[in-house]
Amino acid sequence: MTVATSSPAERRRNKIRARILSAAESVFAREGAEGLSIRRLAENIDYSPAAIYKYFSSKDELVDELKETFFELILENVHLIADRSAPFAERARECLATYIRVAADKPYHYAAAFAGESVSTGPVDNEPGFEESKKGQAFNVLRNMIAEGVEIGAFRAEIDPSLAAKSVWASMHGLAMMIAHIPTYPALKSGQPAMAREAFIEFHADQVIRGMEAHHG
Amino acid sequence: MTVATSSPAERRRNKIRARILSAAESVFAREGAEGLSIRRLAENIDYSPAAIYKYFSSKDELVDELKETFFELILENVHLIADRSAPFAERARECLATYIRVAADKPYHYAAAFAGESVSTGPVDNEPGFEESKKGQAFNVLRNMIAEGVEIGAFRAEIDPSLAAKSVWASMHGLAMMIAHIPTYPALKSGQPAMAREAFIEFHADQVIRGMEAHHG
DNA sequence: TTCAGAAAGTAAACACTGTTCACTAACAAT
DNA sequence: ATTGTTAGTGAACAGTGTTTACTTTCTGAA
Repeated sequence: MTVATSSPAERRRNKIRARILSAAESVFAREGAEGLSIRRLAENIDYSPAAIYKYFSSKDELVDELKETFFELILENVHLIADRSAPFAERARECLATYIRVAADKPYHYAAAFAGESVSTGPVDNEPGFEESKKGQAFNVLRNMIAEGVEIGAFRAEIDPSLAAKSVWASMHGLAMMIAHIPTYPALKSGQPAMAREAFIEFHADQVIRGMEAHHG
Repeated sequence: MTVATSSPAERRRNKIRARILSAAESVFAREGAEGLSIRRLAENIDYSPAAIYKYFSSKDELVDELKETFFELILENVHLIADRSAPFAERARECLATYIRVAADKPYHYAAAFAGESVSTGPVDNEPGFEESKKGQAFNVLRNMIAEGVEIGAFRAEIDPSLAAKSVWASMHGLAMMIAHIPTYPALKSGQPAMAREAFIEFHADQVIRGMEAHHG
């Protein structure tokens, strides 16, 4: 895909663009958007600050590209689970848990992906472009999974998959944000934080799915 | 409470402090932390920028005070519902919904209250000081409610109220953040956004509570 | 191969930001 | 009346994102 459409000059340009993004990524992952300054970035790659504006029209645009790439990563990981042939309940729970795990791994990326408002956040919901965006695709994976659950009778029949997907996403988003903003979350007593977090993620995902389950009795 | 402990000079000082906070509040509510600059604030109240530093040691400290006051507001509103003598299920659902409604009313406050990291966020979980903070008190209200639900058999017996409270809070936090960052959330089709939002809040709260419910039969 | 034009890169400046410092003016208490 | 604390200020420091005018470098066509 997109093969021959690259002159030598174009390829050189793309390489430099990638170099900027790569340098930006490593700073951003460690210190977030506030820690990433154009001047620092320029120094890192031995360019003048103004040079960066030949490749990105603004810092926001640059950061937006990092965010999009990050959401691509989330989507990939979730897809890996969603496409597995495992029991529905388990598959669903692991999809949600995976979403959190990737977010927890790059807290600054996750927080930034939702922090910006207006345009920088990217298309939302059924605005034009949402379906094509990585966020939109992630939403669809979730909605389809819920629809499947309703079909096979695991979830309550009256559940609207689109509506429920938003609710479920909000719930997972909440935990992801908590973890992103508070390094020690859920900060249980003083045991191994990593294990406590894993257990908590599983509990939370389980809880969210329980909210949709049908009770045939 | 705190009556006679005020000399004329002290009272004057407190009045000016309050004036600064009030001016800051109105800008912050409309434009958030980024829109609130010390210079703009100083101009609003006819002082030099440096003067503000005689009352607040930093912008963060000033904003922290706005956040704490905001969380006081959330707590008040939630308490109003929690102390009502209504059926448990309804009471629980309305507490959660109220949390969202107050957050939705002051999106910048809500987002900021969780956005800052390290010290500015305030005490978290069982760190010293958490119990006394407004956030800690809100958490306790939630945990007690869940404990009550377990006691009367509405919620599953194996539920740990402290753990579940964190999960429930995360779920509500997620929706609050979504609404705070995306003005049109949940952006259903193109109907009245306010009504769609109200319905969605109820659905979400209901969903979260269902996750804890016991199923006798 | 030459030459016009586009693109790459830069130094310097603009308009901001939070914050600090040295200083003056006012007021409180001895 | 004098001392010392406090309120308040203008100017500066060290940053920020961004723009402008300028030079250099490279590319594509005559």
